[in-house]
Amino acid sequence: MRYDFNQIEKKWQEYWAKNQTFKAEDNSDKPKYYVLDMFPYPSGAGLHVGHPLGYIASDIYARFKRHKGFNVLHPQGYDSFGLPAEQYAIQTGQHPALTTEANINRYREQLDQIGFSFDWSREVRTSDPQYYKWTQWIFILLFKSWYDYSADRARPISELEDLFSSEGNRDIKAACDEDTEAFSAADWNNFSSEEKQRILLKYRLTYLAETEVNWCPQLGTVLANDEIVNGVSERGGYPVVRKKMTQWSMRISAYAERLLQGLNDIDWTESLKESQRNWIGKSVGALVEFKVQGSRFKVPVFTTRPDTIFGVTFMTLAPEHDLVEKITKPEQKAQVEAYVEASAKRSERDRMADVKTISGVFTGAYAEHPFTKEPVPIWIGDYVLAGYGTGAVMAVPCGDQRDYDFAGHFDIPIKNIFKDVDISDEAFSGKEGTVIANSDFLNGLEYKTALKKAISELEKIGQGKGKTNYRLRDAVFSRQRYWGEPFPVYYVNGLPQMIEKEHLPLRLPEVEKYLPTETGEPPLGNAIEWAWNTAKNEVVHKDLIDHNVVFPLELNTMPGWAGSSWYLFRYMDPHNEEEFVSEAAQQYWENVDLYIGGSEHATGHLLYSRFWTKFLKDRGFLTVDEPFKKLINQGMILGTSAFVYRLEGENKFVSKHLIGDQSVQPIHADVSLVNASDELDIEEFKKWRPEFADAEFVTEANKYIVGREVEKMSKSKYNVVNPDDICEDYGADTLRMYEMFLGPLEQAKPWNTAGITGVHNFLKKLWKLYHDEHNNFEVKDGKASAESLKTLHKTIKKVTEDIENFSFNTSVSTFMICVNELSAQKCNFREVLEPLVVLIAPYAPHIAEELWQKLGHDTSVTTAVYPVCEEKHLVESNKEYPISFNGKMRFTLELPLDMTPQEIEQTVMAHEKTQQQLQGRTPKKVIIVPGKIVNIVG
RNA sequence: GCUCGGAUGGUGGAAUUGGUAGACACGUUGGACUUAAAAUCCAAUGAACAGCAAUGUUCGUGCGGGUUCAAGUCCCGCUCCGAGUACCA
Repeated sequence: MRYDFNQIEKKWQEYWAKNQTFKAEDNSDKPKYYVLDMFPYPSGAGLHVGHPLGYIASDIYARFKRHKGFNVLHPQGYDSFGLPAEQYAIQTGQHPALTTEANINRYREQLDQIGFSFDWSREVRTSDPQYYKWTQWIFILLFKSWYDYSADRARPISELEDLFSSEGNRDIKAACDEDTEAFSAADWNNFSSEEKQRILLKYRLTYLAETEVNWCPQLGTVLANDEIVNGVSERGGYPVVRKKMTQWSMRISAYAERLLQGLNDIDWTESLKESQRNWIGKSVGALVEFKVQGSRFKVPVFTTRPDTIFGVTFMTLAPEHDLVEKITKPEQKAQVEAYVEASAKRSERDRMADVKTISGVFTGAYAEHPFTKEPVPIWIGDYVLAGYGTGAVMAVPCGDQRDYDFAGHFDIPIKNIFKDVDISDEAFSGKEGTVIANSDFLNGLEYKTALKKAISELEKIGQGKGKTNYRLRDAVFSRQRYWGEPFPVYYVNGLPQMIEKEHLPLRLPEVEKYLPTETGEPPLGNAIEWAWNTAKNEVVHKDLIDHNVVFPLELNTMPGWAGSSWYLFRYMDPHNEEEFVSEAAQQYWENVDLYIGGSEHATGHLLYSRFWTKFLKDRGFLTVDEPFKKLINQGMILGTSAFVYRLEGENKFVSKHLIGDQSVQPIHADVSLVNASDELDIEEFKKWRPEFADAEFVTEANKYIVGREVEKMSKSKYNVVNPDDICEDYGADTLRMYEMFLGPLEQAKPWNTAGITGVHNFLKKLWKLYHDEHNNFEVKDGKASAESLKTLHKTIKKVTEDIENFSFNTSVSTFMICVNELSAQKCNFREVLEPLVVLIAPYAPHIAEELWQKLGHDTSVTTAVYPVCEEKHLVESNKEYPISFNGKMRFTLELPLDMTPQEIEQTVMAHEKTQQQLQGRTPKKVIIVPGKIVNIVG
């Protein structure tokens, strides 16, 4: 029987499904291991060869761990809420649930075909009410929590209410809105219920707040920064304006410090941790208050360099700053208003991208320097961001290049406060060793001392204090979309109320149109059955809203990251109807041991899920502080696009090498129409698109040669390679090994099917090892040669090391070498071939199962014990020493390993080739590293 | 700009603590089998030069320096490419 991969693979995929081979046990004496892939969004395009790369790697690792005696949890599911399905619904009217279902089925088919060892009994979908019930529950828990900085953890909001009624809020160190006003216990107790609710909202970990958003009136929706190109929407090209909207936000900033510190304890790549550190953006400095002259206003600013306070020559406020309109002098008013309006039209990204243009307007107002009492002109400028710090800066042009440029542009004086530093060309931003001058009580002090002194002096006069600032902003949690989790929220007098846990899930209502309503409300505004009856605790018709018993429900939905921030825990206990995960299940599985996915989630998903994990732990629902212990980013697989060249203005295509200096237009051709030698299938190409049916072709040697270019794999570039075809032609085992063979997991690499035959041939050779020339299975009992045992054991050693280092590409090579050697040795002893099956099973599970069965086993190879390398088979008595002269290898010499350096030197020096090389010279020095090298110098 | 990666034959890529650069595979070339093709098997294959040949010499890991008996690997200074991030006070 020849290697019939199609039949073998189908057989074992059915076997695994039927026997639930990969079902993880909930109660086990074995140690646990949790391997997870990043949550896939089931897109309509299906899988291309780039998607499974990480899945194959994690699958190999999961299978390896099973062989090593672990109880492995390796689940899969779908992040099934999302925009594309909604977009499709808007265009076609097809319910997103139907589209999503169809896409999931297609994904599942493709995944099954590759032979992954997923425990499908634990599958979850974020759009399933039984799943999002718990997403809603977590949202409610966040609403009912506040962050206590003294205890450094989240606590129930009821405890905060108790504190308020006994001591007010003055001494409570809590994460809250900037504008929270102080009150006493007596005040609190006198507040109305509504007043209390409003105050509590400033403390809750999820809260309603006015947020500036990119509003696109035509699309009726808010756009993310990257959905805006050149100030207009990417889709449709409609204008976008900055607008304030009331939205749900997550108080992730409360966790900034813990999210930063937690990075030290997890095994992620340095680059990924670095992006999170940058994103959190901690800076230590001071908050300084400047009084506005002739008014009661104060301008607080954040600075990392309070030591340069005597270098302040002006201040700059963000155009959106609240004080702008209050302090602007009448004579400047027109100019300021025009500037504010102009910058409101520019998107945040535009403003930030345009670094070169310096713009700003003087307000006419002056602040007073806290120490010198000198007047400091107040400007506004859009290089100051409203969202960072206090939205205002004290400008020190001698020490900050942006301030320097601004001062230069508007002829504002620049005061040098650095000793022996020339600032005539540019600002000086050095810190260490800098000595301050021209600065009253800071004169002669070095940076660090000056910094402390400045802060303590500011504290003395009550105009400043040390402060740590974070760039990390609270995350907006509302989306004006249909296809997402509904908020379990209704409104009484405009104040949000939570639906009780026992009435969850609050199901997504049916709507007729998936677009925003005519009045600009989110799509849920189209729902008719969308009001909450507080007596019956159920959703009712919205005409019944009486603001007495029946209240309006929230119209926004949750963002994509809601469901994916906690899904790893649901897999531990996916069918639990009482809890999002049981205590026992979570304590057993803890968290994810190995997480594999793309680096595009560096600051989104990976930060949010760390936040939710820490929060759930604070509230006693988890025992772990971090969701993912070890994380690996797989590199992107790129496509190799093919180009045909059409003569300008003609329907005539010229083969690549015949273009010369003719003017041609390169057009993407579908890569499936091109063979491995870059030759185009002209007939198929003509059929591919009607406009090419009558095209003419200028060929070279009767062939049309296409041009090639490596680009991102995408439908529009016609360079997508589908795993289904590969599985059909070569088998899943070949696909799995080839994807690993392409190169290091973490590196981006172009997909090129050319090399796949090498891997396929390898599997055929492997098959042959177990069969005689007539393809009859033949494996002998008895003693294998020492040589074969050595081949086996060095393979065990290398492959084990490779898996542990996630260096899967080199283990494929190692298998090839092993099979080449065993074939040459004509080895077909069970003693060698049986362990080899187990060794290769994680990589090529189907062929391994088949061979394992043929070897006489009646259970799956999945849990067969992984072979252990016995060093005794690897002991060498000789070493082929490279003999170098002045560092250049000239010949090799086989010598016993137990030879002393002296003996080696004698033998080498006596060798005729040595004498030939030396040509009578006497070497100055002979370097001998036993077991490694001999180098003769001179 | 900043941060993090990367650069090795015609191609994808190997090379453990500095110790035989180019493993393995693709491709190419030649050969065997075949009426022929496919499949399969065998051999050669970094470049240049010399030689009928075995072989030998020189050059070679983005560029320029350095350390060392010895550098793809370590140090200093650049160039280019990729990813992330962006006026963060």
